[in-house]
Amino acid sequence: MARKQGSHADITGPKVRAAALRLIARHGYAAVSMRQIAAEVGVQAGALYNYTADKQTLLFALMEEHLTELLAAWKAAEITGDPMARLEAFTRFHIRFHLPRADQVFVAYMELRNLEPENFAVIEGLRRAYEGVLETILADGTAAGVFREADRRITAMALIAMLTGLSHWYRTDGRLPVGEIEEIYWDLVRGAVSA
Amino acid sequence: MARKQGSHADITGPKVRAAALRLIARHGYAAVSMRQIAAEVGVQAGALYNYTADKQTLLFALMEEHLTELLAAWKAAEITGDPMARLEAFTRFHIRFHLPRADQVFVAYMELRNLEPENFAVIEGLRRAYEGVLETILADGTAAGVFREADRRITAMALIAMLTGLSHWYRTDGRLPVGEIEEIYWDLVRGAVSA
DNA sequence: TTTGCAAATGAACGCCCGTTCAGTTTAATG
DNA sequence: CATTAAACTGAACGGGCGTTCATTTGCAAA
Repeated sequence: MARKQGSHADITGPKVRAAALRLIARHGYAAVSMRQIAAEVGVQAGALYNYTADKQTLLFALMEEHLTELLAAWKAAEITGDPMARLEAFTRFHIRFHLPRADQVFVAYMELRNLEPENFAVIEGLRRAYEGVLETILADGTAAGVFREADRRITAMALIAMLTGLSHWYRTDGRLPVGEIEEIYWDLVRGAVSA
Repeated sequence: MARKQGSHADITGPKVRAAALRLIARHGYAAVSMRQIAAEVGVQAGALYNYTADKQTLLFALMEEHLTELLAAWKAAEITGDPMARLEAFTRFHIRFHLPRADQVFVAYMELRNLEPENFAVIEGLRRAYEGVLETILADGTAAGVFREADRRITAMALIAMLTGLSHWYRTDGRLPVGEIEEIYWDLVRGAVSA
């Protein structure tokens, strides 16, 4: 009974990615089978191959989409100003972008080792680009004398680890609303780098 | 040809855990088979069951050993003094303990979702205990007025995420020696919380 | 030298895996 | 209404999985 009512590619395609994201975030890429994903969508396993070449490509698509959206969102934000203002904007942007995307963050960080080399290289490149955004802000701030002298690369990695770690444990129904979380993290970031 | 020369339980047991740790850190629990672990050790898969009840117990043992050692090492360090000194000691201790244990850190953080509920609860408890160490230091420092007023739990999680993130990317053959890394991170931590 | 037993083998168990594909169903096109 | 092609089914493929266990091996104790 193929082609049920309202069951077109335009709908099934996103449903496949959504189901894969949910399941992989919860159980891990290797632990999730194509049959489980198909069941979540409501089709047979074979139907998935209308929407992805194979399981690996599905994982890659999830990660690439997440990082591409991240970079596009940053670009769209058009952040300008002095380094301190840009660092604050970056901090708040990072939190606001990542907090509602816990599954994506989980997958993008935990499943790197399950990417085949060529796919890994692409994802790594996108991540580096995002890290570069922060590194540039830090460099400008150090040059302007508002940030302490410190290794840029390490500082950027440390700050991103701190900010992203939030997504690993924050629950939207937690005791603190996002706004307050943002303040706390901005205080930490500012203190960490201020001259 | 069982019982080859020099192939006793005292030797094979640790070899099984070492092989499992290496492989799971690189490929993930679900992606590593008992046969692969056995091959790394140089035995058949069945022989592994002389050293672990099952695959799940093997994973749990790796994580529990890591966290127990961590807590024991902290206790053995017998850190005392004012809150600022204790925070510095904690920061340096954390880095020195975790950096040479990249595989353990990876497994302990990435494979939580593959633990069965009872095992998860135990590991979670050990992690909470370690986080509690930092939370206490932060509370004392805030009370003493040397640290800014800030949510203790969130600050602790943020700092630990920052410090542990280091283990995810630092390579012992990197451009900076551990000593310098320690300084950089201590600067970041101190700045983040100082009043 | 014999014996006991820890240690490991290797085959077997049922099960699930990713992927393919011929065939079936259905909505849209002319 | 007939035709086309997209969407999906369901069975099959070879292979790997975790785990069990009767059997074999070889060291150490008697």
